[in-house]
Amino acid sequence: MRKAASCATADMDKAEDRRCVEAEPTQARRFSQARTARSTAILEDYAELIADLTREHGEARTTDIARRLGVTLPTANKSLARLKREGLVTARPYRGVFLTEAGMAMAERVRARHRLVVDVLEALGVPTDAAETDAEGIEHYISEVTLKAFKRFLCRE
Amino acid sequence: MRKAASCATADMDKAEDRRCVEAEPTQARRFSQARTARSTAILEDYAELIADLTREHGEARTTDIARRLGVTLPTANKSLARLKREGLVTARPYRGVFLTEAGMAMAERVRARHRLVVDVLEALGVPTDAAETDAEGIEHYISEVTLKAFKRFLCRE
DNA sequence: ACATGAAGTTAGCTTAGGCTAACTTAAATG
DNA sequence: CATTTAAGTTAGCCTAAGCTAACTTCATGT
Ligand SMILES: [Mn+2]
Ligand SMILES: [Mn+2]
Ligand SMILES: [Mn+2]
Ligand SMILES: [Mn+2]
Repeated sequence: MRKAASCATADMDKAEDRRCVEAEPTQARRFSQARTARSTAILEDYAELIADLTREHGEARTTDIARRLGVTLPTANKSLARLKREGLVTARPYRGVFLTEAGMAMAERVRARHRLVVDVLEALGVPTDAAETDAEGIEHYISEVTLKAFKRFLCRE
Repeated sequence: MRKAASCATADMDKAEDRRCVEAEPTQARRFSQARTARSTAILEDYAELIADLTREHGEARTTDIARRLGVTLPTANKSLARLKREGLVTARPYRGVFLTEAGMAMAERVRARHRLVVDVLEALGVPTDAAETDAEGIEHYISEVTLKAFKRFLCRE
């Protein structure tokens, strides 16, 4: 067996030891939360994109979704199957894809976060294109608290 | 076949049509970049964590890595296999895990970004715990340009 | 009306990252 | 030194998300 592997190697005091032991579950919770966010990121991107396409073209076709995402048609098709399964969209074969109530709600939330993240990045001096690109990843990891802070920051600035 | 699916549905002018057609590859590139970042996010977390553990305990054991990440031992083991394969770590069986030069370089980069993201979030009014949690996801999607902007922002603030 | 080509679907492969169960190895402790 | 227990490994399962190839269905233009 191995030497209890807390923080202390030899000369560290109990206080630091306790601090490290406390840190473990905290950090685990943070990583775990990031993993959860990662697992819904794609759903969010699809929901947002379907809303955009519907707004722009009056409908969201699988081909257009795939082209905008930069993936192949079968990939989009399979991901859309997941969105259906999770009750975010409906689709009649060979017709467009439609957001359900839940899907629209998600799209709205995501769209708002997307805009907010881009605005904050730009306010911080990030050029538009980089802001849009980075926001595409960042947007999925913004908690409510952070969202609020972003809003306050943009107001008072 | 279907009606060319650009932007224009009927009454939109050529200008808007062109704008949308241009938007497609741009947006595809953005999504694609986010996918790339997503695929290295885990490598980055492992590298950063191994560096932290080594600093704190003098070594990074697989068990400690797993516990801190909140995953099972076999999961950490398998992910570490990927890090080995990609030349980021070495490991002698039943001994600790060690960062290679490349691994240390990655850990340094990631650590710097992590701190910077947390600092920016806090400067924006996000409470510490939320800042740490959100940063754990956000950090993997920060481009060089954004990094620079963050640094400038923190300086002049 | 029908030929053709785009859109959509299906099947099947790959990699990644989770998990449990079962086993092996190493190390502390009686 | 033998036992016990923690650490590590291996095998095997699952889901998600990417791909290509091959097939089917639509719808348009001649
Ligand atoms: Mn996104
Ligand atoms: Mn977005
Ligand atoms: Mn992270
Ligand atoms: Mn980190």
